[in-house]
Amino acid sequence: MEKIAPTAAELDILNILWKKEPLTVKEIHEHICKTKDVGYTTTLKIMQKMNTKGLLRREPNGKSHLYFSNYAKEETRGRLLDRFIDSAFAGSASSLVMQLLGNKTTSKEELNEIKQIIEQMENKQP
Amino acid sequence: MEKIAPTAAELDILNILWKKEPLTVKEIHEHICKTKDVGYTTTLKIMQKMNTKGLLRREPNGKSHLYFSNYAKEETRGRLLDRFIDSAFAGSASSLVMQLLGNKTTSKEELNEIKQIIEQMENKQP
DNA sequence: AAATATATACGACTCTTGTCGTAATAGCAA
DNA sequence: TTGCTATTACGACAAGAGTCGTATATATTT
Repeated sequence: MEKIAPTAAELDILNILWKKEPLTVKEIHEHICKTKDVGYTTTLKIMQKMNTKGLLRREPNGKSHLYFSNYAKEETRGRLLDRFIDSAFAGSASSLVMQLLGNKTTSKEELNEIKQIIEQMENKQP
Repeated sequence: MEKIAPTAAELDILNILWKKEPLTVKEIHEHICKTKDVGYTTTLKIMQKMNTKGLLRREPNGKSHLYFSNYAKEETRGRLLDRFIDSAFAGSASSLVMQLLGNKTTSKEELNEIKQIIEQMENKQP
């Protein structure tokens, strides 16, 4: 199979695309440069590479292109998460959760959401 | 402050060191090459760079060196986790947990451990 | 049709990571 | 002391990521 391990810059683009698809390079770049000072051709080039790699596909649209993500958000994130747990948490998912719950930078809102998710799971299979 | 964002190869070394400290390059390398086919000088070089970067420190020990990790496991993992959530999960820790709980590759043992962790937290602050 | 603006294509360059070969050094053994 | 071996030090290299400048092509406007 494939590897599907997008880099940080590629994930910036994918996260935008997963919210609203398809988008042009221009539209993506307008999002990106809100938080990051980067040139238009940089975004373009990365998206072209992602297309070549198979991370994205595209369709002509007038004088520009519309880009679509080629892999579902869950699939990609799942794979990244596996890899991350292996390398950063020596393969222990529960260590990651402990870290997350003890992490001062995780907001209370996030913690509450997480608890709710767990409770829902408990209720589904008691 | 510092960045402290070890790479994959650096984390392989840190994960070994965090279990038992200090260790020599030789000892680390013996662990590493159980799972990865890599030359001795590669491990050495990475550890030397980590020392220069400040990720590790070392002490002379006979004709070799003893290496110590310079940052606590939790601190490093916390920082990596923050960064990972930002880039791979668009900043949403709860999305990560959902992904983790729905992930087919997460073992039942891990899932049970995670549930127990949650339950313990619930009991501490009801 | 020509000029202008917009988008893409392409190539180049820097930095970092991971890799290793080879050289130098230091301790031990004969 | 001389030679052997283990360890470190150093330099080099390929691959990939991210960056951008400039050239080409395409569409729109005048």
